[in-house]
Amino acid sequence: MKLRFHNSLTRRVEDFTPLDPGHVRLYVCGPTVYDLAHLGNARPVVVFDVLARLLRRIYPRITYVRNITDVDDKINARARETGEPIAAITSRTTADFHRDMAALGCLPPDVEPTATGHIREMIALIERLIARGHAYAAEGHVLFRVASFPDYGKLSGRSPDELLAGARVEVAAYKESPGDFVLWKPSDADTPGWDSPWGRGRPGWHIECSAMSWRHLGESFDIHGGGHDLLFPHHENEVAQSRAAFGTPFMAHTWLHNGMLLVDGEKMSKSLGNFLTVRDILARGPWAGEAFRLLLLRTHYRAALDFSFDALEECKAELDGHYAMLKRAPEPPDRDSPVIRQLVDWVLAPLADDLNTPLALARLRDLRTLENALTVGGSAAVVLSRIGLGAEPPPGAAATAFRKAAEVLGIGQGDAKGWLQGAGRMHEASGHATGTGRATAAVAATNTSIEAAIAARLAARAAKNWAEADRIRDDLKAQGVILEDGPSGTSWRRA
RNA sequence: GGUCCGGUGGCCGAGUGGUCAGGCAAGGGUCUGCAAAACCCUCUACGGCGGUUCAAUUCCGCCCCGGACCUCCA
Repeated sequence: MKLRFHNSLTRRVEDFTPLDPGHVRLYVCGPTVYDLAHLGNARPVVVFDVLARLLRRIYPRITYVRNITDVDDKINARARETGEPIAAITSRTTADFHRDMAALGCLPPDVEPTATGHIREMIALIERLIARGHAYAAEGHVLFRVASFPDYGKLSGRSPDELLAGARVEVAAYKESPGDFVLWKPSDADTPGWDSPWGRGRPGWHIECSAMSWRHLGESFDIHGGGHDLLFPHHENEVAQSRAAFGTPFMAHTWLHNGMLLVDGEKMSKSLGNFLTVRDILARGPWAGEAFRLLLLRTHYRAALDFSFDALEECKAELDGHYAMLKRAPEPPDRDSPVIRQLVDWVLAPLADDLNTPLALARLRDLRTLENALTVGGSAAVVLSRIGLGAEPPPGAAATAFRKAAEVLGIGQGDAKGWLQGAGRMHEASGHATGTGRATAAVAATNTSIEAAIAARLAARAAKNWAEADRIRDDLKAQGVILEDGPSGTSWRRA
């Protein structure tokens, strides 16, 4: 499987060739831990989780590094506002982040370095930059000398002149040039600081990623990912720091940037205050994490994505349909047959083309249609021709392929019956106003009371007492429980 | 103002120089005691104006609209 990616550095889609075919190295900018993750923060985590899963499938070894930024002026500000100790804020927020991302089906990265754990590497890097003439100390600060690095602006497609013209902040007097950015800054007694050759201080924002990627991936590596809003200045500055320090032709070979998540057409961001947290989504019910993951993946990662709760509900309904198919599909005669492998490859092929998750998801739906046609009845001809299969696979084969392919996307891996009958839903949903009525409905009916009602309805049906049978079904429906009569009896699921 | 990315049917969303995306919604049908589910059918779009071409939604130019970035940001 040959991968292609849109490389921000060249602004083109390129074939991906690992620097070391035996070991692919990936770095993604992680969160600054001062507050709960919002929906926009979740997008790169999910997108690059899929990328990491895909890479793992193809290459013998990958190292996925995603940092935790636990020293930052926003954290300091939060501590001053609330009085909570900094260490408490960062450790709690990190734990919250881990739980939220796990709820979205994201696997942990291979290495999750913290900025505070890499102060020594940052200082070493800064000393190296000073020694090479790429940085200078002034009034307790150390600044990167942008003029010393001719390629500055190459990643973000800007010329240094434009950047100066566009600078809209006050220029500090100690800067040689307005575009120079901080590598190290002094800390007062009330601010976290570390001893350094330039006095007690703390790192600037960009240096940590250069230090941590260097430590864990080397001077140059394969892929660097992050939100598109990090392209400038964060990634531009990372490149300048790393390349100037090591004299390398590139920092990361391929730069991937995900598009922004919007709400009402505007970027969701903490500074705008228009954000929903991942917690807000998860509070909708145990289905919400996976539904939100699907929502993120059904838009191509580089495009803007306008979030809405209607779209979230639509994703929930889609997953209901997937799990319903998985629930009724039989075991195939051979779980690793050539046709199953062919179906899996067919679904995943679009991912090789710049991570085209929407097309892969469409093909997953085709697998569902195919399985339904073979197990429930219907014509598989249209889907078979789309896939390029000459003969019908045995029942269960498409469902098995569905599970295997969906694993790379991180969806459809749950227990089908558990999903449909909402195991754990009451507990998860209680205490939250969901606005959908689902939580209340779930509280009203327990699994045993549902089974009892179904038995009563079955008796009524046997006696051809349709009025009573329908009354029971309507009663359950009012409680959010939907009955489905089939050849093998009556099954139920929660709406 | 500068740089960049987009505009696809009621909605979401792939893709392509000429034959199908797909989903949701809607309408019709098969099945069913009635439903639900599943399956079948219907709904044929590519912002505007030029250009290239036998042929443009797809390539080129201009314009309009939306979004991102321009030293807080995923």
